Amino acid sequence: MATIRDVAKLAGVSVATISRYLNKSGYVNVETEQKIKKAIEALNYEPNAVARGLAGKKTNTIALILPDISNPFFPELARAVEDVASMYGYTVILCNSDDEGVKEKSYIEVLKKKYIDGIIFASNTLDSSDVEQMTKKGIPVVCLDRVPPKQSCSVVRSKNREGAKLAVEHLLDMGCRKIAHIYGPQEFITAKERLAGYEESVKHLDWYSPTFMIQGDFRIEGGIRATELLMERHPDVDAIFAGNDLMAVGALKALHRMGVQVPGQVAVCGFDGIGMTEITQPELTTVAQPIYEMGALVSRILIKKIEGTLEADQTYELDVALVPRESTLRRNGHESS
Amino acid sequence: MATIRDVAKLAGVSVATISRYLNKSGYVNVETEQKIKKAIEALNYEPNAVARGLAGKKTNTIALILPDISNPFFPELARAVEDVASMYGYTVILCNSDDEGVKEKSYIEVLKKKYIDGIIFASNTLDSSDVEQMTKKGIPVVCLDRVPPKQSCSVVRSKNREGAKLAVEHLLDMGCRKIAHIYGPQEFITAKERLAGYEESVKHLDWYSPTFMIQGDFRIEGGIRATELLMERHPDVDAIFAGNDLMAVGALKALHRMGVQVPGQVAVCGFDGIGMTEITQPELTTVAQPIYEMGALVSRILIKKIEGTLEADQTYELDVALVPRESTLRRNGHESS
DNA sequence: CTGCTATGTGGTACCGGTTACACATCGATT
DNA sequence: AATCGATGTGTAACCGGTACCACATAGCAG
Repeated sequence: MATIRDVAKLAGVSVATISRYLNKSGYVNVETEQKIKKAIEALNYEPNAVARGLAGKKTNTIALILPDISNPFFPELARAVEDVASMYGYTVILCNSDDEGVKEKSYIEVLKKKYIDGIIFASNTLDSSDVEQMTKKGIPVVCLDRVPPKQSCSVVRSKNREGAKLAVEHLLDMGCRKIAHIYGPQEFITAKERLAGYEESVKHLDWYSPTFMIQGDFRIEGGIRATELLMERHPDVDAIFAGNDLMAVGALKALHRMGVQVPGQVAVCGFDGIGMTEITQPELTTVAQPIYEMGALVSRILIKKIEGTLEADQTYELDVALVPRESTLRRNGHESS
Repeated sequence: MATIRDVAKLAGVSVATISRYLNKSGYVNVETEQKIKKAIEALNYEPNAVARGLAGKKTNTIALILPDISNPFFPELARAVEDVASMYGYTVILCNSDDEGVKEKSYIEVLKKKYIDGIIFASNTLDSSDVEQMTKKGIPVVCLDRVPPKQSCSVVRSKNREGAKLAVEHLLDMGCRKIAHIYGPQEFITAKERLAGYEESVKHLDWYSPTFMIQGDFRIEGGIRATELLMERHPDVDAIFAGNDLMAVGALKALHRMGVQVPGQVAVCGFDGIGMTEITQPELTTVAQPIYEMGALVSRILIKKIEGTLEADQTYELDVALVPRESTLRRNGHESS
């Protein structure tokens, strides 16, 4: 591997000139430029990224910290982040935190030592003090979903409350009269907001009762258990709005086992819009977040922040969209309201 | 951030001693050790990974190059790779190649400049000359599935041919008599081997005909199209063995649309063992690869290779296991043979 | 007493870039 | 003619580690 000094020698100029040429910083005579070009070509020279990193404290590397890449929500997000990053010449380090603060912090330590340029957090554990510390130390941070109290970083999220309302409205539209909600762990702000949206939409209805709200764990298993509990408690429920798609899948499974027809007896609606919703039977109606766009946006924002072209930190709330599918299709649609 | 020179000054020793202490290379007096410890503590010193990288050409970073993290096969693999890597103090860079040679090569260029310690290839595009070049330049490589002709690196794969046979046997066991196969793109060695296993298992049967083999694209859409074509060509087929789970899901969808009962009229079996197979209706029988184990193993091998504790390059062929589920459950099971 | 090995430490070149600063040239301005 | 800004280039310190080599001391074998 040729070094910048080799190039300098061959081109008959100093390393400073080569460096200026490479970074387009400072003046370089056109003729000199030609000589340098030739030398670089001849030596097949490629600047060493690590040396650059050491000298300039910039590594063109960002980190993506998420709970678990095996969770079907994240691969698409990660893909988007990586796509955008690589487009801008950045490389992505993947970190699975399992939503454990300890792991997160230890990743952060390692990443700092590696002069990472910035971090994307798609994690719920992170407390605002961490974010603040990062920001203070000059490491740009962008968060997904989670808003650290003291808006010390940009955030990308989607309209969970509105989404929940969309779901409930849709179910009402389809003629459902008793709509239950399986909500996610309340440490997750998304779960909280979706629950709030649901409650807001149904609290004025005559059948409303807190017993229609059951806690799940944002996973299939929890969706199953919650549905079993729910159907025992309220056999007359005719719709389930799950706080995320995985729990909706669980609901589907549980109902199928119980011999309950979907959507005939009970309609089911999820939230997130992960790919799985298209392969269930029946296909699952869901409130889709623009997952890829969220990833692309968060990545773009981080890079802007790194490169100093971001005016100010901001919270971006992306629109969600109801994707009606079989699981909420009722022959008596549009009968109500 | 404190540097090693700050520590040296405070401890009253030279940087060389600090370095020796940190790396446990060479002698350090116990008392000196104490002083150094104290100084490090006081300054909250953490050695700089980039500087280390530059000096030692070792960055404790590996790269995982795969076609697309959104493909449901890979998240679990990536998770395993990252788990093991982080256990050994390595960080993982994620690269999506889309199976395009150009992208792969450009990633490799970037990674080399970053002094990456090693690469895991879970990609099919890579030709052996690339691998050889890598190896020649001293960058350890481990491959998944794909065996570069001149065994210039370790490989982890699973028993595709045997798996295909397991699938066919199982279908025969369940009383199926005409078993079709939807095979994947033949550039993929896995697809080739599974097809070969299928052919070997059925070629001696009286109904055997090449028309029972249809090409798919390893994705849901291709599974759908292949199934449509197949059912038109052979309405009497009573089992479909798909070359991977995604195509099996496609088959399920297509059959459902056509009103064909699964498993009543046609049984369906996939290959891979991705999570999706548990949420289809009916749940999908599949030949499961030990995905997590494969990722963990490939990661472990790479790290061994990096650290020089790998004796010799080798090909590891992991066992697959038939996971029988509803999609192949026939009431007349065990009637045949 | 000499020589050898084990222990312990420091000086400094080196990894391969970036960049502040000094210096030189030259046409334009006053 | 003196001054100034734009252009162009080189020297060398610096980023923060690693590691080779020199050197010192001490115990022990011959």
